[in-house]
Amino acid sequence: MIFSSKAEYGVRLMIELGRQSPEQPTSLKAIADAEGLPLAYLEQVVARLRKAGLVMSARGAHGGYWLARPADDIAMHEVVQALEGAIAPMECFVHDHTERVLCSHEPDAGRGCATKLLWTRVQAGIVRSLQTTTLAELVEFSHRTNRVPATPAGAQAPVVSTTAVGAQAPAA
Amino acid sequence: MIFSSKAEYGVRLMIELGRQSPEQPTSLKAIADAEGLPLAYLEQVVARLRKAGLVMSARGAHGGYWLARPADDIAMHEVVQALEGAIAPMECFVHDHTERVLCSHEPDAGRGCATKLLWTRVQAGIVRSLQTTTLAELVEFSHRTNRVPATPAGAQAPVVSTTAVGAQAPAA
DNA sequence: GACATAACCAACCGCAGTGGTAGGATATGG
DNA sequence: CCATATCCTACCACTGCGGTTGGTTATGTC
Repeated sequence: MIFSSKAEYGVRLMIELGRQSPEQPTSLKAIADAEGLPLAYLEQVVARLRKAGLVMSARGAHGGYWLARPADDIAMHEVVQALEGAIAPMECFVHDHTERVLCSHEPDAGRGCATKLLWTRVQAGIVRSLQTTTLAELVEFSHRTNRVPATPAGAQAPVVSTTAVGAQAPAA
Repeated sequence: MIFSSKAEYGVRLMIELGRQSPEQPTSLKAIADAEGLPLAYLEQVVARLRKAGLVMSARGAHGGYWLARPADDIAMHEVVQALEGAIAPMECFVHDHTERVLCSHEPDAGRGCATKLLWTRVQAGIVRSLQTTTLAELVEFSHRTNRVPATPAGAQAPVVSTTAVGAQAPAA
């Protein structure tokens, strides 16, 4: 797995906040109830978003959270990074020195180590996809799809899921 | 961390095999010594590559491993998938049904869930970067950067990368 | 001022996966 | 027969993840 549930919960939380008007704060409990997530755990998640300056908060009765900036000014890269830390495909990307034999990568950005060239490309692919998606986009998407369709949505689209990427090698 | 050390070790192993001539098999021990990796653990790693049909093997004395196909015909996506399993940004991508409350994603390829839209894009970014990189590219890269001066004249290099491999075999 | 609400904070804990070891069984060349 | 080397299974210490517990502060309302 690439991202932990912190990212899933945190992104959902941000989308929820994006759906609300920024005038009045939304309590965590409301979000936890709406999404069916454990409140106490959400507290830890939202703490990361707050420390990253992505949401603001008000304590006390009728307190809660709201977006620090308009949703179309928030790239998902910021959100995911606040929740998961820096995007590192491989161990040596986070401690790129002082590491044991696992990694002989030199801190020269891909030169000198063929595997680091690969991981650098992977990282770039991830970051680009996260940079080019804004929170507003996801909020707008959730508006379209969350309205209960009275019309019978054509259940099976011709474009089938891409979730199974290729064939699974490890069989029996 | 996105990828575990299995991926790092496995990719290095594949690069090593790509550097060798495919006529004669290379023993795991030679690779383990060259890269400074635990032999017993490498066995588990290479087993995955073998089961995926990426390398072939010969048992017994003078046995070893070699690439099943030419290096320019092996996309790194195949290698990484054999080592790490399917690329799944989020839990629900691997068990996209029968899952608990964590994920309310419906199996409809991104429709109905804004977060899944995001994860699908991330997955696509990763897969694209892995698909467009071939093993031959990494092998060629390692040739350029790992080129050890054939003349031992100025052989005073203090800490030459531990990835200095094949050139270190005049003893045989 | 009491009280409910709700953000904030710091431990703690079970569980599963990672990284690696141990010890062998099997096949092959000399 | 023996050294080499693949192949296979079980085992284990450690870490991080997902989550809970139990508070403390701060703030609106009655």
